[in-house]
Amino acid sequence: MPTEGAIEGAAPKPSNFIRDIILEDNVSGKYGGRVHTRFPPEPNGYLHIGHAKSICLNFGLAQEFGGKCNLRFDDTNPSKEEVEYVESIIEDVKWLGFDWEDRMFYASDYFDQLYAWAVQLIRQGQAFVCDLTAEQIREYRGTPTEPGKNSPYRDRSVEENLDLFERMRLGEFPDGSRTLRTKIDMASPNFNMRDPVMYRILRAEHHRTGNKWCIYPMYDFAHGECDSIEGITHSICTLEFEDHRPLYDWYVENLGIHHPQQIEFDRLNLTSTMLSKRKLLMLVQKGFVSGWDDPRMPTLSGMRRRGYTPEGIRLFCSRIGVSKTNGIIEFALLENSLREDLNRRALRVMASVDPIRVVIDNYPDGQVEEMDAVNNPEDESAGTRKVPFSKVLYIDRDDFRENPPKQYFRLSPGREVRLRYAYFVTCTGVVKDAAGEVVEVHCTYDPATRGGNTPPDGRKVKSTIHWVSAAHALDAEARLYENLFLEDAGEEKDFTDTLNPKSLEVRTAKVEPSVKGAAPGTLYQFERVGYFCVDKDSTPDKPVFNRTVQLRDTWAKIEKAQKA
RNA sequence: UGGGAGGUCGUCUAAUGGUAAGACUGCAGACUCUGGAUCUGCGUAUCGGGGUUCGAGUCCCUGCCUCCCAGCCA
Repeated sequence: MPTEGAIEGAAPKPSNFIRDIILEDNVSGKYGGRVHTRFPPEPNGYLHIGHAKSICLNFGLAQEFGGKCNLRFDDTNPSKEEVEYVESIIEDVKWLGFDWEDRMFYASDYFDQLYAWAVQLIRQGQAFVCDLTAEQIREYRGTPTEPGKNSPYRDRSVEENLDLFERMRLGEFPDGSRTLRTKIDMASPNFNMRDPVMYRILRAEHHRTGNKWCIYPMYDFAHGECDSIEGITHSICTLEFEDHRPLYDWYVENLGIHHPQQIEFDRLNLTSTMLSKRKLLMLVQKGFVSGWDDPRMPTLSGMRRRGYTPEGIRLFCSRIGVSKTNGIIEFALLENSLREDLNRRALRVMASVDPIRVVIDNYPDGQVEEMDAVNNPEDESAGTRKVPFSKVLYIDRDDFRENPPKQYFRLSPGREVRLRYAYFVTCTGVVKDAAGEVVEVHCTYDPATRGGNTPPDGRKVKSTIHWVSAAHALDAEARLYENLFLEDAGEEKDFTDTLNPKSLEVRTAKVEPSVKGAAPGTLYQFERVGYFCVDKDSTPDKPVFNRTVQLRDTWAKIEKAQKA
């Protein structure tokens, strides 16, 4: 498991109610001071940022208290689960920086034991085979204000139940024709206690057990039992399972087995981010995104491809805290956490994702100078590099204005700025196309300012802009991302209605030559623009960059305020 | 209108009967060869009403609001 660096160690971790519970349990000796958690994903989709919160919580708690955390696949519904998901989950949890050592399990590992326990409950007169259809079960269940009715099959003898359940397992009955139900209380105000289904008949090939079974346990009957088998002490889950806790407790109590403690916390909600596995699956299936790892997806694989770092995500998870209040975290907090990490580690490079030509008229034709540039001002050990400079350059279109607004400090006719690491240049004119669009900017440079240093006369310049030598620039594809959705969709409407048509914008960028051959996943800061990550679609001829997140842009704020 | 769980700055989290704190966001400024980073400052909160107490965000009563639950999903 990762040791949190200075970034996370700087501030003392705030406590949370789960940590408090564990602390109390350790004092009372409830589990002999043992702390054993688990992360129990269902392999029916890819992990997303919401899961990261749970992973950090479960593994983090174990780590903090010198305990263990298992990875366990909750694979009790073969109709939705696939190995592809298992593999992606393994990769994502590892990538996030956690280690379950030799403790990777599947609920399906315990199917035999679960079956035996079901038989035990039948023998104890606490479970019965029910012939009601799904619809009938629903009718018999009652409503919030009316109690349910007992199933007419509720009083079958133990022998008959044993026989029927055995024959369910043997495949003598069609799918959905019978269930094994727990005999609890049809009048309970908690629906989960109204004779809940334990097993259903379901003929589907299971990704691990194949066709060995045609009956599968329900979540409620499986989860606590799996926790129990693994010796879990604190079974941490999300708030919607609060109503299930009485049933969780009922099973382990009546089975007489180790009783882990279920604790519920608030699931992560993020502004302008959709974290429904069902809807994410739909985006993939209907082709609204290129796949589960589309950089616009809030999946861990998408975020990884986009350039998010495990450290940044872990920092975020430690900042959001854990509680039982149903809130929504501002996306800006995630971005801030990411930038904090990226700022420390990303190599700086000059590039333009919206280039415009600049000609330095008084610079000798054909001359090339190698300018020294710092790779990372936050990390001296990152060293320096040489960047070629020549007569014709590219700068960002946004760094030139023919008619500069108030407080705009960058290049404009008659104004002098610094080209980072190179020279002071003064704009002397522009060339326009037939449409009146500026296509080329002309400048003169001051040789006395080489290296970007302040000239002997001490004159200063209000702005420093970045550039790329046209003759040396690499052509690259830059993929600029915005939110996938334009607004936080209401539950009622078709969420695809609010898809953002501009969530992906592809640009041709000019990038300094030092990035040539960078491996996919390499993180850069394009100075003054944003953080970018080399995408796996890159070819030797044409690198592809994903914009991970923009830099904080004070000027954009000023300009926005001016327009308002 | 049955059951369960919650309501503290704009957002999230702390304060465990004793000065309502931190982070993010916002605004203002300093610094800067990134309008980045960094630094400084400012602002805004205990859902309402009663009560207990020297003292209440915290305890009690009461009202209001929000979320979850009627899958053979998890």
